[in-house]
Amino acid sequence: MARIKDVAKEANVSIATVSRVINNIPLVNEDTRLKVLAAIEKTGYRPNAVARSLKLQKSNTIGIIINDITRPIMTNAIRGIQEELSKNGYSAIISYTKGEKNAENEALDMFFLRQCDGIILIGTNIDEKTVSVINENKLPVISCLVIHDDKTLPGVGFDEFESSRIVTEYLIENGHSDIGAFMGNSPFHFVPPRIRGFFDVMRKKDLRLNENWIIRNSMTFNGGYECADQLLRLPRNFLPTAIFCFNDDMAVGAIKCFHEHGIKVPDDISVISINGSDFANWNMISITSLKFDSYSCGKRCAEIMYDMVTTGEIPPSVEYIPVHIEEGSTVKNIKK
Amino acid sequence: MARIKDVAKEANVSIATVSRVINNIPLVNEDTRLKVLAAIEKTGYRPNAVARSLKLQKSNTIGIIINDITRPIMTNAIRGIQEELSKNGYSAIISYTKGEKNAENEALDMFFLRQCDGIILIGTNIDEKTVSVINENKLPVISCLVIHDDKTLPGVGFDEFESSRIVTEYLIENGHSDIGAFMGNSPFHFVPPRIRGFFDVMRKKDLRLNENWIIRNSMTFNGGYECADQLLRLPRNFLPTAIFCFNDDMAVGAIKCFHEHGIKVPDDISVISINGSDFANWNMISITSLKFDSYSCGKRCAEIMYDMVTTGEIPPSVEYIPVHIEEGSTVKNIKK
DNA sequence: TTGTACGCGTTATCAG
DNA sequence: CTGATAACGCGTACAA
Repeated sequence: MARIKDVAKEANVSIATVSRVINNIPLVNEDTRLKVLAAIEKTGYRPNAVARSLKLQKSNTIGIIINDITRPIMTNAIRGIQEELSKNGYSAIISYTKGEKNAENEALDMFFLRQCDGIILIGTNIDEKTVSVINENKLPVISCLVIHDDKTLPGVGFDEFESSRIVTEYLIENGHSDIGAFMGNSPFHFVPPRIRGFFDVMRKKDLRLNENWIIRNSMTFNGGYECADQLLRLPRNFLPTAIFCFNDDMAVGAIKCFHEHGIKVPDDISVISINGSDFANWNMISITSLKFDSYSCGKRCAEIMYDMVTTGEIPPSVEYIPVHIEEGSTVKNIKK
Repeated sequence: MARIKDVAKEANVSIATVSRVINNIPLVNEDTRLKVLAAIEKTGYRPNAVARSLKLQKSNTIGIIINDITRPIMTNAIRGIQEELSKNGYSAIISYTKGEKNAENEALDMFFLRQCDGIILIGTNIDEKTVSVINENKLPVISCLVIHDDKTLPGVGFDEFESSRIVTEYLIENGHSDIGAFMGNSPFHFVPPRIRGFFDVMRKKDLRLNENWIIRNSMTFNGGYECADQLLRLPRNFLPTAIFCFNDDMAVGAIKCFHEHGIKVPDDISVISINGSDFANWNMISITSLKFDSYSCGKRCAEIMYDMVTTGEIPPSVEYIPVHIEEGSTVKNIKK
């Protein structure tokens, strides 16, 4: 690989001049500029990013911590981040941590060693200690998709509480009053506000909260399946008319279980979910769900991160992205 | 951030000694070793990976090019790669290229600038020119998931031809002889061998190939849906008894279309697919499909890459990972 | 066993 | 406008 020195020799100038040409510093004669350009072309020279990083104390690299890389919502966010970063000449170093503290710390350590200029957390559940570690190293951080409840961390995501309210109200608008919920039991930041949102609407509308209809389990396909299974132990005439699932996976699992028990969705029971990724539609029936654009969310995160690393300023707290209900065929209007 | 120099001063030794301690070079007195260790502890020193990279001409970084980051099969591979790499102190720089030549070239360029030690292509369709560019830069490359047909590139994947044969034979074993195929029309390396595998078995078993049953479309949910839609323009008594879909997405789309037209799977028509990711089961009915472990595939790729970067040797061509048919409930045994 | 000093490839400061 | 030259932080001959 040709070095700057080789170019200088080729062009009969000093390395300083070559450097000026490369970095578009205007104080250089047009003739010599062209000469240098030709030499660069001839030698096939490409500046060494590592050396540049060392000198500039800046790696143009952003560390990404993600704990579940397999969900479409996450990967779309990564996609948005990476595309936006690369526009500005930044690269993404990715680390999959499964939410394990240990792996998280190793990842952070690695990011510091590699002189990352900032850190993006995707859908992660990082605690205050970890955040303070990052802050000690004076690195900008931003959380993508998950907004920390205390808003202590800058982030781009959606308003969990409000979204949960929207979903619940949507069911009510469709004539439902006997509403159950399959809630996540994971210790994620976003679970509590979703729970509060649901309860908030139910109480304000004076609707009965039946504790048999509120079931917690893991936010997975199997979790949803088990919730439905548990619900179906109730006598058939004691079932709710609609179920609010905390995510797609649960909804799909629940629907499968209902189907196996001969309960028809949405004729016998309606189902709605949050987080509608594309595969909410990749089903024999499309799931009605609250959707948002996680690609844009990632993109916006990367934009803010770019601002942070270039200006050195921390933006004020939190940004919300819009959400909307995308109607599938799993919610029946039972208004008479 | 403390530098090696600070540690040296703190421990009253030279930076050379500190360096030796850090790198576990044995020629150092135990006493001074402890002294240095204490100084490292006290100063909170962490070696600067950028400076080290510059000096050693080695970044401990692997570039990953992926063109579709949203499919579970891909993300599981990434997961395997990243976990394995980080075991050996390597990091993954990821670049999402959508299969666009332009983006690919930019990504490669970036990898060279950043002095990546190797490049892993995930499910990508890179051509010979691109490979030769990589080879010029003397970087080890390996292809993950997709084996190049001419085996010109080292890779870990599965035998497309053989897999396609297995799927077709499975249908035949289940009594099917009127078999259709929804094939991908994408210009991917893996499409032709799958086509050949299907034809190979059909011919050897002397089964009729009905051109109305062989439909090509994009390998997506919509593609599968459209294939089924097209098939259903045939009179009902001219339909095949089974369909071989080239991937899950197509299968799910096809099943949805069949369902909407009142055609029951598997009673009226059987469906099988290749590439069974988990969400083949996240459906009201589980799809019978040929599965393989893309996580291990990624992991194995990373292992080989590690060997390549440490030994400098290129391994002999291609490794196959095992595949198996995972039975769901979309194939009916119609043997009498 | 330890220390000195050079170089990895850049950028930036200062003279000229 | 251009050219030496000193950093950036580290590893390693070579010398002691």
